[in-house]
Amino acid sequence: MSAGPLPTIHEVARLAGVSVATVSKTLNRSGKVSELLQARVNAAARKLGYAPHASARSLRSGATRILGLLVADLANPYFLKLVESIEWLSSAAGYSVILCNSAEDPGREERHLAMLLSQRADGVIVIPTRRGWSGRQAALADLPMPGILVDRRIEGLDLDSVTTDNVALGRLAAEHLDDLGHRRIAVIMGSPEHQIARHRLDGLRSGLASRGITLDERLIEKDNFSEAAGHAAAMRLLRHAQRPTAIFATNNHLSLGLLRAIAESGLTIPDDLSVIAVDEPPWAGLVRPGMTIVTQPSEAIAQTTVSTLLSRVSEGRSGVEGEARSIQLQPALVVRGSTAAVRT
Amino acid sequence: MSAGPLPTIHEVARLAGVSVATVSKTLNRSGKVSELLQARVNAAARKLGYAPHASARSLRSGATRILGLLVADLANPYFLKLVESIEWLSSAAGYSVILCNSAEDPGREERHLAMLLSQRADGVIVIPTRRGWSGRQAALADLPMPGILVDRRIEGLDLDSVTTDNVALGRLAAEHLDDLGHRRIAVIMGSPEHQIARHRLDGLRSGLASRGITLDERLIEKDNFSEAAGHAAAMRLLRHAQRPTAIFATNNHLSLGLLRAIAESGLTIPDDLSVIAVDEPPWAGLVRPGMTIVTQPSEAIAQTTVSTLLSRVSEGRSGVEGEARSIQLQPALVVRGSTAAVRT
DNA sequence: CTGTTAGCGCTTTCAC
DNA sequence: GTGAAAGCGCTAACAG
Repeated sequence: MSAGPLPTIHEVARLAGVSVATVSKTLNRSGKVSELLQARVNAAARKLGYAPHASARSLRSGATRILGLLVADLANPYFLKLVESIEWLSSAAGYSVILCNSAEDPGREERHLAMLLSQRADGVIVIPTRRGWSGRQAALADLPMPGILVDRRIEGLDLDSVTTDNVALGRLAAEHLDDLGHRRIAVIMGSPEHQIARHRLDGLRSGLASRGITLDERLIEKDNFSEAAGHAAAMRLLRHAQRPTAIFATNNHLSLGLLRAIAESGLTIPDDLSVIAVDEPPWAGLVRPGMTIVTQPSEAIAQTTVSTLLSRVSEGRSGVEGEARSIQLQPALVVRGSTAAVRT
Repeated sequence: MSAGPLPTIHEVARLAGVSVATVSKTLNRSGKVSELLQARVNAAARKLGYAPHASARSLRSGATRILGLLVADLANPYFLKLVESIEWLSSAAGYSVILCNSAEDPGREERHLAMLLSQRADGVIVIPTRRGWSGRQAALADLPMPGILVDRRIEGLDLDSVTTDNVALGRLAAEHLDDLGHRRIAVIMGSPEHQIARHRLDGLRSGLASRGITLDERLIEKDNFSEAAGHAAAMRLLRHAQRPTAIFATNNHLSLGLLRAIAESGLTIPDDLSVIAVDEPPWAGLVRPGMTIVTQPSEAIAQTTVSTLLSRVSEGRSGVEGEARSIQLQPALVVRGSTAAVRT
């Protein structure tokens, strides 16, 4: 908050006694410049505290080295982990990240997308909001820059995407619970309209079915994905005439609500009931004797996302309708103490 | 990922049958343009899907409408809340946010700062890393755009800042614990070199002193601020010959470690000991019967930060050494069940 | 190797 | 009210 206007490439050139072209070539390591002049240019640039003007550079070169990251819900620890990894990887690759939180609001999402377009981000990473996409797919499909969907897909939109195999995730939970002998299995699934929730439930159901077990449809709690909804659903389940022996909560908010309900009810995990959740939130360590979870490979998802997007970026607009890649990564089961063999 | 090059202002002008100047004036509501032409311009712009090129605009106008947000530790729920609020407020004010996570690494922080300078962000919000600032204050002081420090101050740096009154915070905890009759009070303070930790401890100590109580220095656990450190410190305290009757953990990571240690030890809150923490992490609801906390006013801090910064931005470079404002906001005590009267 | 020069797309005087 | 024209700082041909 002190110095006047910033030095431009011209002042560096003057101080170094060379032309602006030489400065540009030196600083960008493009074209040939003699050692001597390079040294003089670098010295001059350092002395003046020269920082190239990104806007000017972008205007001329057509690339901003900015990535847009549009997140449906920053408050979800799983998405936060994704954001951290993506920011890390992008910055390692020389890209800055404009972070936008749509907070599950399609209106905000749309405005943010327009802004990223104006900024001419080189690529856009989107964890889309759950609702509001019907009829709005064009907003993404018509984007002039490469875009990629993470975690959630949008029906009817042909765009690169990186997601977890959510059917496999449900199946993993099913097999684990069956191995422990559970039969009265409840699910807090969130909204039945949401694809991911459906896939996880389908996986659970089919996993159980392949072991000859039928999921009791009355033990499937449907509502939204909030912590409050998870808590309410859990309360209903815990008061059931025949309380379930195991509960599967399909996302972080829901499982937090579930755990709170159990704590309030004074029940003990896993003696009174088993709990299996998705993802590893920071508070997993508070559950004694440890949370059994099905994890999504967030690290790998972030890596795949960034590298896929950046490869599209360097392909240039050329990817001429090269059909969309949709990559699915596999979840893993982590068995800890919150699930136990059912009481006989 | 379909259309070719984006339309420029010239194509809008041609389609509307006006000059580029008229388009610019219309779209920016600057200067006078007749209703008729405005309508034609807007129609043409919509038809072409015109989105002004932010780089070109910035280059010309000298403002980017971008704010840099440099965060020391995204994984801390308190900072995350700050980030969410800041992003929200900024975008409401028409600014985009470039998010940078330094992850407590001064090297990353420095590179990010250089990048924000190159991007010519209109202003920079910094939650600085804990270490590595000695001798590097110039990096911030010499920034050509307004900057503001949040949550943490940097010694010897005269820059706007918005922080919590951490001495008051410690005092709040002291008074509450004294009211409940606690005398053997332990503190998990984090690093003693860190100003915030010292202030909170000082507040606790002086708050107790003013009630005639002396803080037992042997019950002050010093280390770093990680969850692991919190856990280890808690374990030492719980094994103490005379176990403390209350423990004060001074940040989110530390209190998570503390709670985990208590859970593992099979102790009950608040029967076996009282716990008071800082901030409200998402998992606070898991602690029965509720967590007693001292909260920082994150909402107000975010608001003050953004409005102070934006007012500096509009002042222009003019603020000519207008001395730095350092704003302190007051914490609040929220009493719930994790603290109780000491057993007599 | 090095320098000159023509814009990138936009805003902003300044004439009309 | 409206338009013509001059750059903002930089890169990329192109000449030397």
